[in-house]
Amino acid sequence: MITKPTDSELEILQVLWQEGRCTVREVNDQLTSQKGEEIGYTTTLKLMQIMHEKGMVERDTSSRTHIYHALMNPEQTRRTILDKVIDNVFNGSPSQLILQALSNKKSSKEEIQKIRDYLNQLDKN
Amino acid sequence: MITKPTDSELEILQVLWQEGRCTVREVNDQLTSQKGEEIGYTTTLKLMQIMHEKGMVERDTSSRTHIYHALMNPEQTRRTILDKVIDNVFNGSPSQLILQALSNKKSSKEEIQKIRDYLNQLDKN
DNA sequence: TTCGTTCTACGAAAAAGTTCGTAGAACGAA
DNA sequence: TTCGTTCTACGAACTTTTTCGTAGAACGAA
Repeated sequence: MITKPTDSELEILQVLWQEGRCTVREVNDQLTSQKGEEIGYTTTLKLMQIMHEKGMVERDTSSRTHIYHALMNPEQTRRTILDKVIDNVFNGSPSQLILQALSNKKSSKEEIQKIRDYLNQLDKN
Repeated sequence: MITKPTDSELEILQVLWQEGRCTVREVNDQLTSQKGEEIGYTTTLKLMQIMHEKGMVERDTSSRTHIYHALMNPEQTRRTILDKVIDNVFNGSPSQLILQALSNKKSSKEEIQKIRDYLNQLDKN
């Protein structure tokens, strides 16, 4: 069962992927500071409870303050989302997306080198 | 005001970008054949009417069958969506997205060459 | 022990997005 | 002209997603 996370769920997953194990409070604080606006604590709590129902996260309830961690794998989730964007927005052409991404934001020299390395490796096959 | 299109709206925009000028019927036919399942004609009609209200499309109502075309620019829309994906899913790192995209689907030789050309051009600056 | 704070659970309202039925006008072939 | 088809407009039901209020248990400092 691979459910596609909603936008809000994705924001929470991001935090969990980055931090590893978090309380609701920690996630809420991070979201709040990210967005620069106060988010109701129970809003985040509810979302994380729903994510638990859906099997996206696991939690340790042994102490009063529950501790959550992501069950969804970031690579796979990213891949799924990216495939969808490629299909929906870039007419199924990954290179169109890549060219767009290159022109959008500056990548560092090392990052560009990584990309070039990858391309070279592709050529050998 | 640049509103982010919903998933359904994006599907319709895709058709309009590709075809240029379309009737509701044409869009509906294309969506139906794309998805392989019947979509109610009035569903598509309603969506396109809403898009018109939002200013995403314009329409020629001079004859009974209205003819629609997109007002949103595909490049800009793609850029906006991509930025969001990069921020939300790839921790703001475009190259991470690019590497992922490269490994997801096969790109043709010419496409890869285009990407390499672009990288070379970046180097010169 | 008492009181203010922090936590979870739960329900439900609010908001956003999607789908469709119905009505009436316009059309065109018989 | 008549009848079946196709079109738009509109409203409403429905689904999904998001937000938050309230209640009650647990906690900890005074």
